Amino acid sequence: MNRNWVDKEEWCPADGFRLEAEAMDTVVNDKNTLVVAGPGAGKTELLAQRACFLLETNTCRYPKKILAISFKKDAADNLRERVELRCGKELSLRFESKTYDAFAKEIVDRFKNSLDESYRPLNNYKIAETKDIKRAFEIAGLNFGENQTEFNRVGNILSANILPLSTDCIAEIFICTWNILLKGSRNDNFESSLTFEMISRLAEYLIRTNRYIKKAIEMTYSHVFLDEFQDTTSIQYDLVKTCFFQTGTIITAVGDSKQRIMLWAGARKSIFSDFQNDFLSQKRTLMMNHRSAPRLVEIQKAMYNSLNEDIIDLKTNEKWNQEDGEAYLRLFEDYIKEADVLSEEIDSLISTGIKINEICIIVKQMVDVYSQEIIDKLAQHNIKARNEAVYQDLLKEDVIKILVSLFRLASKDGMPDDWDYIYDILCELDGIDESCNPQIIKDFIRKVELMINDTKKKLNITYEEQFSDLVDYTIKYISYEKFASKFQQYKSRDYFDNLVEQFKRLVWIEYDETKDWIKAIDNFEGKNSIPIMTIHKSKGLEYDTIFFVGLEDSAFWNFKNQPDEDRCTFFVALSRAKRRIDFTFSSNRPTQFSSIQKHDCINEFYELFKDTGIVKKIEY
DNA sequence: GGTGCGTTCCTTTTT
DNA sequence: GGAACGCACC
Repeated sequence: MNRNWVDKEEWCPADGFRLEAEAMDTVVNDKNTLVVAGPGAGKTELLAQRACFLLETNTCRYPKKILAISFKKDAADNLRERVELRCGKELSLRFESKTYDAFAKEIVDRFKNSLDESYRPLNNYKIAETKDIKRAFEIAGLNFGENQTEFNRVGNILSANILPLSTDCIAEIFICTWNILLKGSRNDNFESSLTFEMISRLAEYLIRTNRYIKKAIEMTYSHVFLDEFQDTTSIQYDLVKTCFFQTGTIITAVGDSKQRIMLWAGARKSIFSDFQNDFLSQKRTLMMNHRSAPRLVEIQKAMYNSLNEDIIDLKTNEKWNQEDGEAYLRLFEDYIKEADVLSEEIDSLISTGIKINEICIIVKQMVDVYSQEIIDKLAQHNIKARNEAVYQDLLKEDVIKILVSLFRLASKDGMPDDWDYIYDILCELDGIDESCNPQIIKDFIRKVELMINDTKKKLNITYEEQFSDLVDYTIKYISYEKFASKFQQYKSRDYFDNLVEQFKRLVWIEYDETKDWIKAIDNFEGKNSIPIMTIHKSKGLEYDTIFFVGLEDSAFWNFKNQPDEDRCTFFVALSRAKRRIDFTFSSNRPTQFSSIQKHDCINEFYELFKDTGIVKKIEY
């Protein structure tokens, strides 16, 4: 490799970023590290800068690589893009950013022939859905009927143990079910189907029992990043530990115990201390909150005590004045009045120049119940607001990203980002790279341009069916088979077709309303609407102003059972806001629970507001 | 048709 | 946690 590496002492953060001392030390040091970083501390940026340091100084020695593992696909994509932006395409080829499930599945798919026959899945195994697991249990002789709770309980046991399974640690029925899922059952017309948990267990087993594979992984990755570490499950931790325990690979784990809101979904409670003990890691605490205004940070700090967290002297970004930050608690008699007031507040925010997608409405649960009236009232002010969940899921899909970019290219000239993206992805799908004959590349570009031009000509549309045909034409041009071979998940034609159908339907709604393709695509992407989502979906995001609707007992129905986790959940909502946050309570709300609301159980949040003296209480 | 009992719903990601 | 629903029973 012909390249001048940067001297370690001379390296400085890319793009003029200034890092606080603890962050800078984390970026350049060579020890296993647990980074405790609160909201807005710049976790992604820290990891991106560390990747740049390791690659640019050749500390991650060529041709070794960095492995970054996240939970969600968009988080993994985001980090990869950030690193590419900071240190360029060439170096970032040695930065692999992927999800736990992708990492595990790649190992299983690549090495499954090394598994013992008894644990080797069939070549054409599929990803098991809930009904497949139920069916497998049935074939093994256990029937749940409609009892969901019992199924959840039993289903969790299925992958609770490391392989190989024996009757010493697990009942016979589970071993039998594993076998049915691994091998399918011809008599029962049941295909080989694996859950992601099973795939992780298989990957871990492969690495633990095959020293060549273990060595290969160890040799490939000199450095590993673990994102959102507080949410790591035991299955995921077992995999990481088997790969890198007592090896030369250096791990940087980044997380925040104050944002631990996935315990109910199986996150491992002792993960921070386990990691520190197993990997003899040092611990670093970041002191910056770049996101929130000083007065909002004061409220966040006031929660540290109830979150069992040491008070630290948090620093805010210098772009803020000390008196910046607003917080309101609005108490209503009924939800109609609440919707009136909120829509007027939002209207006046927008008229002061706050961008519409810098405002977010957050609820604890059941987006539609808590937000329908507000959506209707906002519509009367000509402001769009929408349940973001379905769009979040769609927009992270590669086929949707491709369609969005293609239609934007067809509707408007001079969209270089879209062109770069489409060119890269279509090259990949067509197996074209720089090593190809220049004429082939030239022809390829010409062909793509022709297709886009062709689409452009066909955009003059009156009926939904014409749009549907046009989308089909685009998919056909690329070819479904190419999608399916590049993206595993599209091997299920139903899944793929369903995504395309949703794209057609939702984009058409927008076009029908605006008669403008650019606006329709922008609207589809959410550039002109207020997103509404649950706290869990909002994790990792930030907005100028947050409206938290429904600070009520029935939204926190599980508070008595899991007060610590719900405090964290509240903290996550609170810490999404950059400049302003409004909480609302309504005595009257049409939920499936009680229609008369109280806040007795979560009074500590109301006390907290009072104690800080920052939150302005308004009764209507 | 009243009663009592049990169940359901409510926060999630991943190829 | 707590309303709402289905069901068996008298």
